[in-house]
Amino acid sequence: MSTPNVLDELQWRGLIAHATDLDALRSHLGQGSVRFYVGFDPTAPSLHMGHLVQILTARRLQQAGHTPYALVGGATGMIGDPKETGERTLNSLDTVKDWVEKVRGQIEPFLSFEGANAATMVNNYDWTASLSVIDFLRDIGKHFPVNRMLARDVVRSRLEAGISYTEFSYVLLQSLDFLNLHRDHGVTLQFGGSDQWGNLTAGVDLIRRADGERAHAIATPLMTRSDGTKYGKTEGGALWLDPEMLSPYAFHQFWLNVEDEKVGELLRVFTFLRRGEIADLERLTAEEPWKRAGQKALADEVTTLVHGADETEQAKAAAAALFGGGDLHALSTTTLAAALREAGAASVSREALPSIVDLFVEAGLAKSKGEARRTVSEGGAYLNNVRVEDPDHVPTTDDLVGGSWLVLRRGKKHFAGVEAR
RNA sequence: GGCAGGUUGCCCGAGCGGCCAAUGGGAGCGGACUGUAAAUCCGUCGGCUUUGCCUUCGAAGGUUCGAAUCCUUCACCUGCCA
Repeated sequence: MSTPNVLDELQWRGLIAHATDLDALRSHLGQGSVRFYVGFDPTAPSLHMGHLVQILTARRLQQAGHTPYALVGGATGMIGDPKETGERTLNSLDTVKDWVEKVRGQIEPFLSFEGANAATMVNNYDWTASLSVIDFLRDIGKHFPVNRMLARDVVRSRLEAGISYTEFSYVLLQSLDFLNLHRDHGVTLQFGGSDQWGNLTAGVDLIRRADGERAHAIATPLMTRSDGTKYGKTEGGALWLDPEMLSPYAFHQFWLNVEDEKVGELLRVFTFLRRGEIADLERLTAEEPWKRAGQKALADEVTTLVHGADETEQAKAAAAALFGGGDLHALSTTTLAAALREAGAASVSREALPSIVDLFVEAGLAKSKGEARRTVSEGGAYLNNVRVEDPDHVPTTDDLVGGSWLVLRRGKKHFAGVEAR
């Protein structure tokens, strides 16, 4: 799907929070396949929702005929991008190398490595590790006025609390990446999250100062809830893309629970549905919000992109079984067991079934017995969809659904299963 | 280097010898209302073998029947002076 100008598409999807020069960029993108890059620092063993915006944006640009360079920050990950809350803890080389491989593996499925505009994976460790300090300070450092570096928002916010020279220098490395990719591969566009804007423009400046050439930058917006707080948090933490860190079921549930006001925006950013389809879904969400057509489409689309169609079907089936409101005993054992494994399951001995409080802790629905006890006293604890009011209640083998399962629920929407063996 | 002030539970922030596991706000969690939404209201919010016990108020010592609260030393932060 080659659009006349992909920039219009990105703007319509709300993906451009800042850009260096929109008119110049538009004509640049209209003149053929532009080589662009986007970087990911390995700061955790998995990428999350925020990175997904970048990955999908890269895919959109590639689909429009442009050529992606996906960069993993083997070098920048060793240094750490300054953040407002404080100094980062340095990770060991082994850790960073491990995470680089994981991150790389998460990006690759989204891009095409074949054809005229095949994607390329690069690692900035390759050109940074052997760089001499003298060369770095003379060739790169000379182009960075410290007074300008001090004026950046992130740096300024850290001057009181303190910032190490290490983090202060981060922007030089990222700018060097852009310069190198520009020189060696003809890359002329970098994009990243809006919190990266300073780093993006620094790279554009460096290319101009060092080589006298023009480059472009785009910043995508930070995803926020309607109350302004950051998106992408679940009970367990970030919205990780790694199924080991966040089950496809939990991932699917996150999107399904998105607020009505945000459905349209999220559909534009996180799916490849076309304008007409999104317009229909927005209309349905406004007219019949209780049907949550937008949320369902969003959850299915994004989960399929990240985890595949099979996992999506299983997540949906699990949700249907658990939230169906029907009699649990009416479900087939296979369906029930699959649903509970999706939601999270533990196993106990059927010889001595633990009390409801212990079961909640065992199944991960409560962090401590105190919390489990509290949940019971608050009326938020359910066994097989029946509220339990006695924290010392001990289920019997008669309670086992399908012969071996106990269905636990906390509050309205947190399910877990316990298998009695 | 000198003087003054600070360091409290996930975050912000009270407390200034016993009634303190520690006021209040935010986040989180549960309930009501709903649509597995938002808003609102109510409750809850260190751990445990839970009418009690244990571990917390920057760190380590000390005074006292008893300390988050007093004293000493150390670490870090802030302000004023040099």
